Amino acid sequence: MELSTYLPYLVNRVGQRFITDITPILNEVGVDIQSWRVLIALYQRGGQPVGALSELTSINFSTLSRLLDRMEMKDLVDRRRGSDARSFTVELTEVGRAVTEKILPQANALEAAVTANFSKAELATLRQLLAKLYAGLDNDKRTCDRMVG
Amino acid sequence: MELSTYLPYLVNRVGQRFITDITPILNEVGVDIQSWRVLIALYQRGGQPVGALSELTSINFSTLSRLLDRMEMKDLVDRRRGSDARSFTVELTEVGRAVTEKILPQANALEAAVTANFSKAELATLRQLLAKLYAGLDNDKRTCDRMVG
DNA sequence: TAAAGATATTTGCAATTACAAATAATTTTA
DNA sequence: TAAAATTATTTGTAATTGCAAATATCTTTA
Repeated sequence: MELSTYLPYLVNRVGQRFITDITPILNEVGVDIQSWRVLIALYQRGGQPVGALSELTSINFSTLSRLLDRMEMKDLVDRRRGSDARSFTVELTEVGRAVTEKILPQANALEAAVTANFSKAELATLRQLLAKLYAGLDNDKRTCDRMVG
Repeated sequence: MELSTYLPYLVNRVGQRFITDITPILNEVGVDIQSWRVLIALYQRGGQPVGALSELTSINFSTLSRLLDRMEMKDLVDRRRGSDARSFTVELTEVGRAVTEKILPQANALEAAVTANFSKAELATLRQLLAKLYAGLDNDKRTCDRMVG
């Protein structure tokens, strides 16, 4: 195994760099990276129960619960009881939507800059392969669960 | 912008899943994900000053400094002064090497399982595109630095 | 060659994080 | 239909995190 071809290494490095690059943009409006993940997820997919939002953002359950407390205090989101009274539906507030729409063009510009020397085909391939990789991880997870359970 | 095609989203999701999947393997030998990053980096690249190791693992400087304290207490690594007395060279101990070699086959098996339905060509393409993406982020970073500085 | 400036790393501190246990509400089972 | 099992979320707690300031060592400059 060579470090520079090890997929978790390659992915982590790119992921961390995305964070480093977007952070100053987020700081300008007083938002952190985790909150940003929640904001785009809700903006794109609409109100979600906490569990679904955790899945969607890859943020740990209890971490998310407390993150939502903070976001609620800043009036970025609100929680309202769902039809099933165990679950809450988390939604963007007006403020949350406005903040998201303020960040979004800059985030898009960043992605455009980063992928400037990618062809359309390359970009499509990259996205497709990342999705396939995720699916493979999913299979693997199920395999593990079967072995344990 | 659609969430499921947003690169930071795709990358973060895969990265988090890698962490989730390797964690139980690491727990068996009492190692956490950040320590594992340090272990493979040192195993593959040999002794490094803290700064270079931070770059190599994408772990924040001060976080790494304290992580190394803990790893040193567990006798996984040691720090010795470099030729330049400001810097320390961090190296694997015998124990560190042994632990790494214990984890490595399982990590390899995991990667093999995850990429089972990738062709050789697809894998090569994925690695190459991730490297190219990182390079793009690098360019972008330099652009930002220029704008600020 | 002493002072000023750079470089490498550590530490103070306040905040975030994740595991596991607790709470709250619903569904199943006997 | 009451007890047991399941599902959704929160909270206790101890540990990790990252920013900014501090320390410690070199390097340059006047």
